[in-house]
Amino acid sequence: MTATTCPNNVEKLSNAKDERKLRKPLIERKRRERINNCLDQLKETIVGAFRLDQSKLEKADILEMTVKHLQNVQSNRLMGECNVPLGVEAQQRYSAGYIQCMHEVHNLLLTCDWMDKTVGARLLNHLLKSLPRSSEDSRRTGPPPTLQPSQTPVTQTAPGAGDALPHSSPDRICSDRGCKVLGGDRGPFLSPAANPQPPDSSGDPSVMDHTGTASSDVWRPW
DNA sequence: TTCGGATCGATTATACAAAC
DNA sequence: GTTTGTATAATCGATCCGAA
Repeated sequence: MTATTCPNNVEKLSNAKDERKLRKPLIERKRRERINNCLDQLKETIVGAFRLDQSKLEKADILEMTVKHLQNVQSNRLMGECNVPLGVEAQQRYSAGYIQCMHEVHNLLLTCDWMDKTVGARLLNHLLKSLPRSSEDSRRTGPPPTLQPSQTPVTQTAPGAGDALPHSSPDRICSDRGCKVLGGDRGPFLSPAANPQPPDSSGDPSVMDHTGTASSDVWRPW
């Protein structure tokens, strides 16, 4: 290396460094674009699977829902191996929606001071008797209980309904709210005091049971 | 071992919505 | 209208890792 070439080399070196310096933001931006593109693809998949409002999903939600979705896929695959008929899940989903409607009716009745409590109890009893139940539940638990006018129906869980759903079905997540899972909040219509059942010990603690009772993770609406 | 590209983590800037 | 909180993008230094 000669004294005359040295400055050129230094210049080339610094140019190369400068070039890298200039290129780095672009590379970094490309990288972020790749990440965001993949997140968008995931979002489309998740929105389709959970039928959620696309505009209300942030990146962390997308990742969370993706994890849930993959867990669902895995569990569904396992259920398929156990020869669970496909109609069962649809039946369970219907039951879950029915129960949620019952709770809504009950909440409405609570706000109607002018309503005769006997009439309200009769209505809820009727709904309870008409509760769609799987044949397996019927065999196991017998007929649904009858409410007395003085009882608070919402504290009662429909028989067989607590385990009526697979713990991580995408449709159930969708029907529960159109909401997402996060720790700390409470379900849409039941307070812990109003629903003193023990937490579901048989399944995934991160999934809420159909009554809206949260275990560790809770669906929050938005 | 050195170099260069890729990636990560921390920090800052910006935009936006909700609460007041 | 202002403040506050949150999400996202951008930037930058540090680190990792494969190729020469």
